[in-house]
Amino acid sequence: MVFFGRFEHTVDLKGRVSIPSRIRQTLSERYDERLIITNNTEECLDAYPYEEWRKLLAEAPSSFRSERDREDFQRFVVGGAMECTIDRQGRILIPPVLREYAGLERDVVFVGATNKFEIWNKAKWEEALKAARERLRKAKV
Amino acid sequence: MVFFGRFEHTVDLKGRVSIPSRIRQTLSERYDERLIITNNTEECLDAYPYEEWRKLLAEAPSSFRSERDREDFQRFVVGGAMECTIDRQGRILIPPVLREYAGLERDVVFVGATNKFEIWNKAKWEEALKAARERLRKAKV
DNA sequence: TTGACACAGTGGGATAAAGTGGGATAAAAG
DNA sequence: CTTTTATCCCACTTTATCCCACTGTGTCAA
Repeated sequence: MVFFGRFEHTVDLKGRVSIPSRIRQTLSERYDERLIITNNTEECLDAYPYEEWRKLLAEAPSSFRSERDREDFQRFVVGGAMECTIDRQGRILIPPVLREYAGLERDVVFVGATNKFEIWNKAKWEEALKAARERLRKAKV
Repeated sequence: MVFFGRFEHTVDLKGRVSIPSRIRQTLSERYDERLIITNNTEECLDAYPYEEWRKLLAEAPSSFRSERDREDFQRFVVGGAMECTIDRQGRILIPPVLREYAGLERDVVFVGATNKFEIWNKAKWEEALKAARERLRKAKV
């Protein structure tokens, strides 16, 4: 397991946000400084170390079952992807289009997810977590 | 059986709590010092020795019946997981996001559960215990 | 019975690290 | 050429971590 854990941070007026230090540590130990950020279908953002992004691009085509799938992936995932660099304070500037897509205004949540991490608007995250919890509880019965 | 028993402790103003010495003993005899703490769907926390956590991650995928299951597990369990180190006083600092999720303010209960142990808000624990007792009694009829 | 000791749990100060805000400069866009 | 946006750097605040100390309980021997 690589990325895990949950961290609450805030986006400042310039659109910058600190990457949690645990995540930065993982990045510097196992990857290089390049970070690719793109849309996730759940109204949040996915952040991939460059190496994981490369793997995703290589493996994705095998799951396409139609030309439509391929096109959707191209437009939504590839088209949404931006490379972000981490500054000396450990922050990234989230590109306006992505910030807007995920509704990142002030309170955001970083969520580790193995080979990537997600960036959520806090309110949206809380809903998603609650929904996930309820589905998991029901599955126990 | 590895972890068992129930222990009542208190969280201090800095969010720290002592690990019961019986549990610490078990940890030092059978595992290493790494402890992974994460969300449990019952509004409490699960604490796994690293080795047990690793097994959980390896075995979980076999129970996924959909991409949704996998995502819920990722977000709820992996996304909630934090590695905590035990300090020289035998305490851990429970990360704020987890403390908040489980409502851990002052009185907490540690409950041994074989390959992991749970950490509960005391009031919630008492309710859960009562509910468990009633279900067990009904099951006899 | 009682005092010495060991150990578990708790509280709090000092220091280090992480996160945040804002001004100054550089680059890009209109 | 002006205005906006991005980048760099400094400074402040908050949080985490380390270390020391106090308290209560149980054990053992005098």
